[in-house]
Order: sequence, then C-alpha cells, then structure tokens
Amino acid sequence: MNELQSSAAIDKYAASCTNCVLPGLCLRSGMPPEDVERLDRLVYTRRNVKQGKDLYRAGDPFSAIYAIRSGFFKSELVLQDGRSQIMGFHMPGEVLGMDGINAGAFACNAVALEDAEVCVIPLSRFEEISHGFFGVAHLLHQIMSREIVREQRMMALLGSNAAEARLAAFLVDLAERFSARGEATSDLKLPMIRKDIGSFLGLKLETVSRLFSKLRDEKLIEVRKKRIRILDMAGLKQLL
Amino acid sequence: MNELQSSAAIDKYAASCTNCVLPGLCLRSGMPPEDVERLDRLVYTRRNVKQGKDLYRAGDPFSAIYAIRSGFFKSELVLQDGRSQIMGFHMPGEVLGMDGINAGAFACNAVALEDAEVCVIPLSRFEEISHGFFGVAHLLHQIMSREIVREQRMMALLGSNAAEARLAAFLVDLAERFSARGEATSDLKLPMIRKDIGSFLGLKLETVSRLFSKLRDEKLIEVRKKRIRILDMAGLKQLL
DNA sequence: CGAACACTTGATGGTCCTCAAGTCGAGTGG
DNA sequence: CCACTCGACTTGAGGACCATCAAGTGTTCG
Repeated sequence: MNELQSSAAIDKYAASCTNCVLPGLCLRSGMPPEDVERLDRLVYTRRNVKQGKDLYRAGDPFSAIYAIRSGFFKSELVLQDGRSQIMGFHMPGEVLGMDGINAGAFACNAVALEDAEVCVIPLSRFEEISHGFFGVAHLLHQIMSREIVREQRMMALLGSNAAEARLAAFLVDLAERFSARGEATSDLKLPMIRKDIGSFLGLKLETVSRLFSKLRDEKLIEVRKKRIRILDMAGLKQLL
Repeated sequence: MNELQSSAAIDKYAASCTNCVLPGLCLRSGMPPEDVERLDRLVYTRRNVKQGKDLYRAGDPFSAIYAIRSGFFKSELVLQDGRSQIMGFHMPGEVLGMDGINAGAFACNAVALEDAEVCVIPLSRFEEISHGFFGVAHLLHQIMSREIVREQRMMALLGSNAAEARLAAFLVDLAERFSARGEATSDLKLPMIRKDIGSFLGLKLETVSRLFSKLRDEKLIEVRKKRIRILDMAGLKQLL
C-alpha cells in the first residue's frame, strides 16, 4: 500500500544509500562506491511504522525486503492455536523479510517495538537488477546465509538446557550487535517486554524476571526496568 | 580434494541433472527443461561419502554447495567446550552447505548417517553462472529462504515446552518429507541414533526413549529399533 | 565370543512452570 | 492534580516434568 503513495511523497521519502547515516551496515556493507550508487536505484521509498504496528503480517504477499533505518522490530510466528512465538529481534542496519522469498508470502509478523523507519526494496526490482549486478547478488546471498547462521546459533542456544545461560547469551548477543553499530555496549535499552524475551528464549516471563534478579544478585548486571547495564561481560560469557 | 580426482573419474561420476532420478526435487524442482540443461553445466562431479564420514567440517573453506542424491546426513555444530549440537537431518533431494556463504567457511559439520552420494556444485561456477542465468538465481534464493523458514519452524518447536509434542512434530516432519519424495509416509527408517534425536530436540536420549515408549503405549506408533511405524497420524498431529 | 555401543526402564532430585499476590509506572479522565 | 485503571514487572509457594544416575537387555562388529 505504501507503494501507492503520491509521487510527492515518494520524493519526500526517497532513499539515498549513498548518504545513509548507517555506518557501513545494512545492505551496502563493504560495497564499492559505484555499487552503492546502483543500490540506490533499487530503493524506491522509505516507510514509517508506528510503535506496535506491523511492517507486514504472515501471509501478506512477499513484495519487498526491508532494511531497518531506525527502531527495533520483533518477528513473531503465530501458531494454529493462536499462541505466538517470537522468532527474533531486529535492530537498525539489519534486514527483514528474507523468510518470504520461499513461499512468496511472509512467514512471520514483523512488529515495530518503537516508532521505526525502514528502506523498502521492492522484489520486482531487486531480482531483476541483481541479475545484471554481481555485487548485489553476492551480498544478498551473504545476508541470507547470515540469517541461516544466526538461526542455527539460536537453535543451539534453545537446545542447551540452562535457562540462565540462555538469558546471558541473549544479553551478550544484544551487546555485540549494539557494539557493531558503534553504540554503548554496556548500557542496553531493551524495548521488548519480558514476555517476548521469554517466548524468544523458550522461558516463561516469571522465569525471565527471576533470572534478571539472579544475574543482578551475582553482580553481573544492573536492572532498571528496560534498562540493563552489563557490569561483568566476562562473567556473563562464562555462563555459556 | 575430490575436485582433484582424475578426468576419468570425473567422467564416471559426471552428473546429469537432466537424467536425475530424483523426482522433481533437488535444485531443479519446477525448472523449465532448458534451464535444467544449463544447470548441468554447474555440476561437475558427484561424490561418495561413507557412513560416519563427513562431507565437510566446520571451518572448511566454503567451496561448493551439495545436493543430496542418496543417503541421510546430519549437520552438527561443535561448541567451544566440545559438546556438539545437532542442527538438522537432511535427506535426498535436499541441499547442504548454505550456511557457508556468509563467512566463506562452513559453520557446521555435515556427517553421512549412511553411505551417501551428493552432487557437487562448485562455488566458483555457481555465482558466476547464476549471474547470467535468471532461473538459477531465483531458485537459489528460494532454497535459502526455505532453509530460513525451516529453521524458524524448528526454533518455534524448541521454544514450545512439551517434550512429547517435540518428538511428535519430529516424526510428522519426517513423514511429510518422505511423502514429498513419494516414499512411504507411515513406515519410517530413522538412520540417526536416539542421542542425536535428543540433541536435535533439546532432550536427553533417555527422554527420547521414554517418549517413544509413551507414544507406543498410546497406540500412536510402533517402535522397532530404528524402524518407526506411524499408526495414527491424526493423533500425532493433535499433540502439537 | 567379548567388547563396545544402542537402547530401555527404574528411582530420585533439580529446574522451571503454574498459580497467586502485590508493587510500580504510564496513561486517562474527572 | 489526583484517583483510577491497566499493563509490566517482581517475588513467593508448590508441583510437574525432565535430567541425572544406575542397571540391565539387545545388537553389531572385529
């Protein structure tokens, strides 16, 4: 529906990868400048998503992938019985929507945890252009493969049975992803609620809360609602 | 190292997607005939892997992806402390090695559970050819996306806390994959040991054994060692 | 035939879930 | 501004489920 906006609006939100504020992340990471310029041609528009609204829902036809410019997202899988399972949290510089390529429809809901902005990369353009555009094709493969590896690590985490280790791994992972974006690595703002953390880690929200308290008692972190401060990163990593 | 074999051996094992026995699966699923012929040019050789041997190991340079012609594989992630986590089981018609694209090295060990044969699709060729070969590029994207979705479903399974449901889902998934290959859907030969099933599902081998016995007592399956017969598929699905 | 491995089954204990009560903070309307 | 409400979070008590430890059977292979 956003593709239907007026051309004035398109101009207003016209994206420019060349001038993108994201520091060498997103789709253009490691790209030579001439490729970044060509990448510009793939990106028609940006799109704003209000907190709590979704970027896409499971079953929506797969029409684009999205690069996050600002704001956190969660992706959730809704099961037949109505319960939902959090599949991951996504921060600026990361790419959303790769799960839609297979069936031609998105497999998850992508919900904004804060007011957010994304770059829209329409499907129609991207396979067409990457066809004659070697850098993009390889980059796309890398991003998809990274997604596969990320999920493999997550499966390994869920398979390991220590709840405390899972939460520690969750915090370490977030800290490293913040750090890769040049942000503070010890002072984390977690925009997601305890229930979603629990769903992601295969735990109940009460367990998550108890474990935060436990890590606090062990002097590994400080907890103030959604602000988590890491006091002893080495100690956290030792729990894995 | 297999790429170094004599040209006679190469001829002997020369693959032909056109004549492949796999019924519309593997890489060529849904491809127009002229594309299948072009696909032939990507596939240099086949390679045999003896039971218990590995096709590749974590850290090996990513030099090819592999389409399984015969035999089961498991992929395992070895953690720092030496314990290993099973990431998945793979049957003929499926593709192995997608996790290597990202870092340029494989992330998992791929181990043959039976004597097996794979088609080797060298990296050097495939990105080069898919560059000027639209059908392959799209197909590759689909296969990678399918892998992402498969792992998402697996994560959802591990997040749900019912051990019996996990094992039931495992059996249903296997039955459906056999069925997609035109094989018997109720009489399954599981080439993997209980310990690996447990690792995959986040359970201990004793629990897996107990759950097989429980499903047997509930008249949902018959258990004879590695042969599992599904007596009540609807009943199994109801456990999810 | 012996040894190593795969598997099954039992007893016990720990971890995490369930149910429940209560605090804190944000947002709303009187 | 305060009372109210609602959602997010914390903490406690009890119990279910699965892991652990252990013993024993069956199978494979040199």
